[in-house]
Amino acid sequence: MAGRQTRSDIVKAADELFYRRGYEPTSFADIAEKVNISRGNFYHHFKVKDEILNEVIQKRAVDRQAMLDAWEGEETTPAGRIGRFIDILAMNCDKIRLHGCPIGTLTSELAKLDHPAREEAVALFSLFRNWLNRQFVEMGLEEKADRLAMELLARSQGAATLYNAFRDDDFLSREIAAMKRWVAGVAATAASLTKDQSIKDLERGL
Amino acid sequence: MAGRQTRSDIVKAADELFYRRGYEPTSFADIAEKVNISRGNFYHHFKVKDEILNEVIQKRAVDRQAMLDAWEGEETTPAGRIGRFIDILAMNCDKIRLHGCPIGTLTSELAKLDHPAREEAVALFSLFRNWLNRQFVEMGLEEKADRLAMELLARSQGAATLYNAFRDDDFLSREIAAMKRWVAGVAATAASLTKDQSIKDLERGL
DNA sequence: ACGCCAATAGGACAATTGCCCTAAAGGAAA
DNA sequence: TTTCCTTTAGGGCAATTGTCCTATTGGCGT
Repeated sequence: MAGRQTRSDIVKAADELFYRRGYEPTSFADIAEKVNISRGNFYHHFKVKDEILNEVIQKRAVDRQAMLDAWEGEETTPAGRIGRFIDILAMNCDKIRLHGCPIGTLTSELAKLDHPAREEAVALFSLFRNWLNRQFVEMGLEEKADRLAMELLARSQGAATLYNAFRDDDFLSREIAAMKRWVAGVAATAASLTKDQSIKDLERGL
Repeated sequence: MAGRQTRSDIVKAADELFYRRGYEPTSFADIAEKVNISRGNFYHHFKVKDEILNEVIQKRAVDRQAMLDAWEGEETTPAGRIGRFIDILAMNCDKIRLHGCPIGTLTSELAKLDHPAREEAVALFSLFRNWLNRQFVEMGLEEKADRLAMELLARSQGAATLYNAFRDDDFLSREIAAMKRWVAGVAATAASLTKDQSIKDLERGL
């Protein structure tokens, strides 16, 4: 049963290496060396490279989902939860500086390779997209929620890409601050909208 | 002297392949096959792979600069010129859908590879950054110009990344429209600011 | 016509790639 | 202890990688 441990060690090491160097440039040998096992042992757990990629993507999905779930317990308002999403950029800035966004860069690479797992990688984006969507819905912005989610997702991607390129801390801080102001603004208009709606509801005798 | 032609053929083919598949996954053989020359001939023109990369980056810089210069002649206002920049997304949407932004994805890849040419790739970003900067300065927004340039650059990068992931035409259209509205807003406030300034100048007797 | 160098071809190099095989070790169930 | 299957090791496969070498061709200047 120690095999399970080895298997998850492999996935963990591959996850890190795929992030730092990219999927294609990372070889079996690189991963095996990092986990300190033989290539033969490696092959016993994963017959083809694509298998590892799928497992890595699945692991990333689980990790991200756990993070989102945790925020749900720690923050009481949708705006607060969205704030946590924006904070990812600040909390992981050292890694983003060197290797970019783990989801964005993987998706781009797989798109170029025309790799079948591309859609699974996009699903990682969808995780955040749908989660953000729900936060905006909870604000009372059902009809705009998905568009707002995509807008914020895009902005954070842009910030990550340019921070990775220019490595300018001031730029990143400004983008984070701007996104937070944007969320506050959205939340404020949402609040006034629902207030208007409840007034209208009252007038209509609901 | 036909060698010059061959050399530029190589660079052109490499440019395309580096964009479509990425730098690392593209081999000498791939390029040579595309240009229809032997590996020996290839080696005569480029001793190491990095050399081609540098030349490709330089070619991209020249191409982009030519494009920017052309806009300068075709559009009379800074806002109009910035509009042309935003239009890149619409004009190249088929390629972006499949391979992302040529500059953003190359920069990300080279960052992961810790490649010395990374900074040259970032210079491609700087080309646009400085050009946008100049447009905003021309609007009369000297002090904010670089920040506005970075903001727009980031937004277009985010749009490209998410369009490449989700391939949602509506999203791209919305982002383009939003960016254009944003530019119009910036231009409007700039105009009112300079008006205020000229009034103040008048009052001060300038 | 001759000489010279750029241009091209094609083969070969060691190293590395993803992948596969066989054999030994380990550990739980009988 | 014996049995059996999982886990591990390590060698080896053909194919591909970037790089290099030598030999032939081709065109321009003299």
